[in-house]
Formats: sequence, C-alpha cells, structure tokens
Amino acid sequence: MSRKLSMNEIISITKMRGLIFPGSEIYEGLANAWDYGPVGVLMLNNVKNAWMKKFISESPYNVAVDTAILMNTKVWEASGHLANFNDPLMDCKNCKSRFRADKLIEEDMLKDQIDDNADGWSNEKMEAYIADHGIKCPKCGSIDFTPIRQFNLMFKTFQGVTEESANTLFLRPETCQGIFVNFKNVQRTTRKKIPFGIGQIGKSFRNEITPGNFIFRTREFEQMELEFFCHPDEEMKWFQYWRTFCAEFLYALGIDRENIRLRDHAPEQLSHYSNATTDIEYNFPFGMGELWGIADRTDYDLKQHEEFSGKDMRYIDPVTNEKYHPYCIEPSVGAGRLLLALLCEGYECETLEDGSERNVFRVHPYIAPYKAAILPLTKKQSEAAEELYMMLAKEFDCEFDVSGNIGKRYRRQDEIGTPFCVTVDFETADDQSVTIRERDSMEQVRIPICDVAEYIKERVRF
RNA sequence: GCGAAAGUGGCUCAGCGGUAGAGCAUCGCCUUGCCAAGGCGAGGGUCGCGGGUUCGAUUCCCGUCUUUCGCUCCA
Repeated sequence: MSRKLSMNEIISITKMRGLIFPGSEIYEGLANAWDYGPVGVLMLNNVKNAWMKKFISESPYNVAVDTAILMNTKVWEASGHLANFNDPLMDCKNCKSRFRADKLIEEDMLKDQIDDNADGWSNEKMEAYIADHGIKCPKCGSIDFTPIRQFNLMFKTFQGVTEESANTLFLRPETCQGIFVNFKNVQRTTRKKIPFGIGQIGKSFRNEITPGNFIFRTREFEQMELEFFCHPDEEMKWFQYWRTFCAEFLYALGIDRENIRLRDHAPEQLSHYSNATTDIEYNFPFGMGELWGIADRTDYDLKQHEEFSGKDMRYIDPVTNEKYHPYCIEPSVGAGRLLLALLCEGYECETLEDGSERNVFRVHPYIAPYKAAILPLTKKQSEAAEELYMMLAKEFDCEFDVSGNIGKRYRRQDEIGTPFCVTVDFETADDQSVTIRERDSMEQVRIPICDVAEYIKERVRF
C-alpha cells in the first residue's frame, strides 16, 4: 500500500532534507525563488548529466555549447523579443481588470472595420486613441483607465557604470539565441554535416506575472535545449524523431506513461515562427503542466539573424553545393521542471506490513543524490565503515551516517532516494563482506567488500 | 489587482494582558546485532516587522510585509 505525497508534503521534505530551500528565506523570502541545497544540487546535476549523456555524449548528431547570458541587444531585436515580449498594460480603475492597450485598440478598429493595428505605436498615441474613441472597459463598461505601463517580460540591466539607455542589456529570456548566433562557428569548427544539433544547458530569465507552484514556474530557470538543424525537406521526419526521443527519455527515467501526455498544438495555436509544436505534459499534483516543448522553428531564427546582422547564415552542402537555410527542431525542457516531475513521480508514503509508514523517494538511481549510504551497524564498526566510505566516495556520491539506530538511518536514506545502504556489521571483520539493502524492495544481500563498488555502479547506470 | 485566512524553536501546532509550551526533529552519553525501540541529558524562540493602548503586549488596536487558498491576469 502506498500513496503519492502531496505538493506540500514534498516541499516540506525537500526543505527538511536539504534538497530545496525557499530563496532569501531569512529576509521573508523572494516570491518564486528557490535555492538548491547540498542534496538538491547533486540531484539537479544528475538531471543535467542525464540530459547531456543522452542528447549530447551518446548522440551521433549533437554537440554542446555554453553561451553568454548577456548578449548584444540586437539579438533580441532580431529574435522579436524586444517587440513581442513587451506588453503595454492598463488597468480599469473601476473593476480592476487589466488589459493590453494595443489589443483594446485593435478590437475597436475591428468594430469600425478599420484595417490597421497599433503595432509600434507610442504609449501616448495609444492613450490618445483610447480617449478619443471613448473605448470602454470590455468588462464593466466604464471609461476610467490607468496610464499605460510597459510590462517587459525581459529583465533589463545596464552595462557600464551609468544607467543610460545606450548601455541597456537584457538577461536572455531563452538560451537558444546563443546557439543561433553561433551556428556558423559551430558548424565550421566541428565540420558537422546537416543534420546535426547544438545543445545547451543554461539559465534564462523571464519576468513572469504568474506565480509558481513550487519550482514549476520561476523567474530564473534553467533550460536544457537542443537546436537540431536539418534540411527543410526533412523537417517532419526529424520533428517526429525528437518528439519520440524526448518521451522515451522520460520513460527511461522512470516516469509512468500514464502521467505523460503529448499534446500537439492546433495550427491556430502555433507561434508565428513555428510549423508544428508538441508539448510533453506531466500530470503534476496541480494538474497537467508543460514539461517539454518540441517546436519546429523552421528557418525563422537563422533568417532573422541574417537580416539583422547582414551575415550569411546559410549552410553549404559540401557534396551537392546546395546553399540553404536549415530548418530547426527545438526540444526544450526546464531542468527544474524535470526535477519537479521526478519528485512528484517518486515520492511516496508506503504503509509497511506492520502498519508503520515510511516515506520513500523512488527515483532512478542515476538521478539519486547519493548512490549509497555507508552505515556502521553500531558505533563499534565506525572505523571500518569510514574506510569503506572513503573507498566508495572515489567512485560515486556517498553518504556516511552513524547517528541513530540502523532502521532510522535506513528511513532517512529512503527519504532522499538513496538506492543502496551498505551496512558494516559484526561479521564484516571476519568475512570481509557487507550487507547491501535496497531502497525499493528493502531486501538485503551479502557482498564481499571488494565487489561493492562494482555492484553499485552496475545498478546506477542510465 | 480583489477577497479570505495565516505568520510562535528545524517541522506541525497549542497557549495567554504578567517577558513561552508540547510532540516530532537535532546533538551528547548509556543501550543497540538490520528497518523511525528504550533510558538520561542538552541546545535552540526578543512569538513576522513597525507603531499605539497599558504599570506591563506574544496576547488588544492600527499599519506594514510575507505566505497560502480562491478569483483575475498571463501563456
């Protein structure tokens, strides 16, 4: 008998066990900011390593980069973020509803059958239009709006010592632009032929209005993105390929197929640059939430950068000499989100045969923060256990714990997902063997000390 | 942004106009012979913050901040 833990229980355990702490906690916190603790950082790194392993190291197609968070502002002009990530918002003072000024104007124009839009208008111009045309609040009908306030989804900062607009920089809202601007560099230096991909793990920043659901949506987050470049004729083939590949990755990590849904966007839902998009959603405790977005970005980005930079972004096929803009398939997943999905999937409260309960984090051993905990049965075995710990710590992340009775220590390890507990007991000195207790089954095997490292390594592979 | 509720040790909470308690957790000693056992002991809180009333405020009042839950917004 077992039940999944609720989000609150997970937040509580992860805080108690040093996985995730609320950000800036001693100063009343900062909404939607979270810090990874000593245990959490191991797990987060393992999530990233798993992605690197499957999407880069083991891939015949892909290579990785790590590009700067701060980029030339022209990048964001080219990508469309300066124009599209910038919403002119105004509130109705009467009913407190919030609207986008440009949308109100466009609706009004539509009503009057004027074929125009408010793109590129200044705030003053939009405010004047709304006043002149007596546009009412669509909600309550009153005409009493606040002035327009710019709400930019990009975090702004300044380079240099003076805060002048000439020095304005933005924290990147997505990592992929660092890849697009380096497309030629990477292709030239790796001599990769199409199709090939460039992956990257890195932080992105979005000034979201929406609150978080724990680490689901944060303003600072880590993306694991692949930009896969292919011939335009093969876009659908590779879109399907990566769509399946990503789903299989999740299943391999132990996520139940029942909790995964692949949702294909309807044509009218697609972004302006996309021919096809699939969201891989996970059944979080708060509902289905997007985990992985797989987008066919066409040749939009390379063409935009070609236009804004004046540099030729085409690929030259060395065999046919065909010159073209490759299409790009982008599977993008949040490291924190994936980790949250694994927490939600793995944390269970299990009722044992004797009626007692244990919290256990059933996670793929590769992701588990510690692969093994080295436990002396009593303090008499401390020295021998410590020796074993020093030996195993060279091979993988281990923990050493002497305090409390053995059962208590097993439970502590269960709560952070340690797959193996290695117990040094009274017989160890005589038979040079130890007991290995497995997390999920709670079963024990006797293994010679010299085989322990190999035994565990074999079982934590991904 | 609106409404509601809540802020007391690491966690869950109790309490009361006279400067704080429990359980769990942590640490130490004893015990320990494989799944949160037991005994003894210890540490840890200016009761979110600011102001007011009062001889005295964790308790009453006002403000403020934060969090949670709804709605709204965003996508």
